[in-house]
Amino acid sequence: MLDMSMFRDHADVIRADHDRRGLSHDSIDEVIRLDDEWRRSRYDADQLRKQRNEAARGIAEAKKSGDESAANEILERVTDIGAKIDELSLYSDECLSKRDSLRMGIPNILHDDVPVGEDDQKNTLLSLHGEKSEMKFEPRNHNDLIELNGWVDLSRGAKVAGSRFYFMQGDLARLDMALQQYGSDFLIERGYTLVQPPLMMNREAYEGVTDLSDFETVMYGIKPDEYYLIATSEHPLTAMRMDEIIEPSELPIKLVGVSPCFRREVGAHGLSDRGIWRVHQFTKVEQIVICNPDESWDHHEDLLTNAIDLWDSLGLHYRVVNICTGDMGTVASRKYDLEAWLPGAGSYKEVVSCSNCTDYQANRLRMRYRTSEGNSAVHTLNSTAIATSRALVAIMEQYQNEDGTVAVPEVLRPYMGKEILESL
RNA sequence: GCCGAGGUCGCAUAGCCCGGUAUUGCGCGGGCCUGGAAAGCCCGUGGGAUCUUUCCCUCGCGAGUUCAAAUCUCGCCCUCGGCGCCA
Repeated sequence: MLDMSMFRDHADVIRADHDRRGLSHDSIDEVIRLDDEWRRSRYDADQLRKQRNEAARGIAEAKKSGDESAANEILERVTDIGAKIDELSLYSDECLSKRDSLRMGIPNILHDDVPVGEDDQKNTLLSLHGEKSEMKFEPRNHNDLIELNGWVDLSRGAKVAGSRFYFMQGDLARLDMALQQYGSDFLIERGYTLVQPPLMMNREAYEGVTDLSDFETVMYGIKPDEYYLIATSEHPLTAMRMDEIIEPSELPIKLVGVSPCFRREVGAHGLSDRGIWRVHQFTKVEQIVICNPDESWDHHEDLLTNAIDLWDSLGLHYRVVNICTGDMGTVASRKYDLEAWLPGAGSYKEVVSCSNCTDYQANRLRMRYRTSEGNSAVHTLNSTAIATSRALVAIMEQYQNEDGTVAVPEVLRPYMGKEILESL
């Protein structure tokens, strides 16, 4: 959520941002109008409250000195003031809540270097890492590999839960655990604190970290309790300091979260999504930074560097892209993706997403740090380290052999105790 | 789940019984003092509006009673202690 001062003093910046995104200015104008209306009615109500408080003080004074008639006289003058205040307050509260629910839907201001474009076709290539391995055979896609080796039981997953649920078993399940262990060790080594978050969050905390439309398309709601299963540990880890004022000496806060992630994936269909590429539940190792606003762009580069070093160490071929305006979403100001090469699919596909959300989440979460000029919003950043299901797909497709076996990446062998994954 | 005690400004604390301007300490920031510092002293330290001077809101959340609620009443949430259940 953008700070109100942006709308009052720099509305031109928001308008220019909407132009880059191809959005109309209607909701900006409406926020400004409602703000104006709120301030006006709020001021009027405050003046009435002032009268009421003065009268209340007068009554207290009169009663203290035993002058009942003076007290009654004041009382008579202000009998209907309460009703007037209620009426005005109701209106101003309405303006305020309309203003803010509209404001929640207005996206973050994009960084200047975000390329303009309608969809992911316009994302720009930043760098290439590793090399396409020479395969003297027709590479299988991961869906064929899991079937051939018996590592994933999709049909029984569908039976006991639903489509896109699965049982992962044998050496692939072990490799999943090895990736979690390796990924978190890698970041602990770099000064991140390992955190296991709650896997459900309440509505208020959740609204602080995500786009409202995600409640319909992404998150599972838990009834009868008003809980939501987390779609990523980014959400609880970022919301962790909600409603807090953080001492500057505590910054930057660097966390590595490991958790299952739950996603409804409403509207996602198609052949390209077979197997475990797009599923309702997977495990993810996530990096989080909460920092001073002056440092967030440096931390953004650091998060990307961590992801790059980690994926390089796995010996995988991938590319880094700069996400364009149309592919950006509401919360991030700038986002890099890592896209791994999938020989079986013959394409690069998203495995890591690295975002600087600037003060957008912090404003919603009322998450501030102390400065000599008062309290001001921190910046929040997040980046995938390893989403295990997708890393597994990349490993299976890039490390596959002609006979359908799959080699274990060098750095994971100590965790696995073997060089080749065994089939079931 | 049951019983009991609690939730007050960054932290700690007073006020609640008996309704009438949110107390004090610590921490932090600024100033005075000093060759410099410590100590000491003074001011500031939740959010918002504003005609720049003042005002309004804020005592876990919500509703009610009242001219007036941190204070009284009701409901809910959370924390701590005890009991029960339990990996």
